[in-house]
Amino acid sequence: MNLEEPELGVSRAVLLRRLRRAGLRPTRPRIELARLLFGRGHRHISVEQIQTEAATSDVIVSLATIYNVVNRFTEVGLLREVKVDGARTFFDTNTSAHHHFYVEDEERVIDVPAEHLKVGEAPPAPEGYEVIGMDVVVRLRRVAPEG
Amino acid sequence: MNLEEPELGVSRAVLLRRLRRAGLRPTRPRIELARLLFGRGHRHISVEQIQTEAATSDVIVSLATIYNVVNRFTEVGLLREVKVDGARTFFDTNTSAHHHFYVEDEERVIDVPAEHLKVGEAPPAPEGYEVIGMDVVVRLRRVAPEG
DNA sequence: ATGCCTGCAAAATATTTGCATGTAA
DNA sequence: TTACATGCAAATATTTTGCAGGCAT
Repeated sequence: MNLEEPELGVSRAVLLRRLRRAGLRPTRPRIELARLLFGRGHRHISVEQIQTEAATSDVIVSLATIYNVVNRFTEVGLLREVKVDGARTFFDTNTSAHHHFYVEDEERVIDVPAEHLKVGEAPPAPEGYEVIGMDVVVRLRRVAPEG
Repeated sequence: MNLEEPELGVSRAVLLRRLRRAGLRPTRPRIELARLLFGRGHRHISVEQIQTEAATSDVIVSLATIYNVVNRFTEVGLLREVKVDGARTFFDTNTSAHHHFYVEDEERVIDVPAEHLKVGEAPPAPEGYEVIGMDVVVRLRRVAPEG
């Protein structure tokens, strides 16, 4: 029935290995959420969206568990947290260094294409501090909607 | 008693003018909060901090009003919202284009010094969108605390 | 006078936590 | 078997909202 879903069929074994390599016990919720998250290329997703997708895909997990899982995944480097908004948090399955567009009215995150990644390096940290990361979020608005 | 507070003495008239120019009615809460926010140079401050300072300075305002005021100030360009954290929101009294350091463990925001502001321009927006702003937040950690 | 503003409490939202139960190693 | 994970509900935290009364123009 899901023949048109390219990578959702990542084998269970692959997911198990990936979780184990990250030092995580491959439990049912983790495996099923990993399939949702990593089964179809890079994604930007909120907990709310994960919850909806899980429900749609007959993946039974509590909200608290989704939070536990994505937070754990983030700790071990399987996900990257993207802070774009005071409210909702997004998680990015692409953990490599790159920047983001954020479409305000759609609450949607998009990657800045690699060609434009030249957005400089982090400025030198003040004395006594070290840089642990840089978040660049370019906020977008849909242009003049005909109205 | 407060002889060592350089600009806190911004005259009420100046504050009134500033609010009026921004199209805001100069009410007591707005005037008093404006004095806290703009009376001593550039600041990065959270609502919680404003609340504390207000209490300390005998400025009586409800929490809801603080939110109303900073949100209104932000709308009219008197403040700039800085989104550094999924949780708390910070407001910057320096509304010109510049970037920020965020010290994670201290929940503190610092300006990136002007010399290092070369952190590039925003990448071109995708078709159909326009750039409305760019937030660059460099996350810092205090370096190896002797322990 | 009129409309915008304030204060309070309650609501809405997002995320975390405590604890009993379940399960991977 | 033992430590770690899950599920549920309640707790926490932040911000917004509804509404009655107040104040600037």
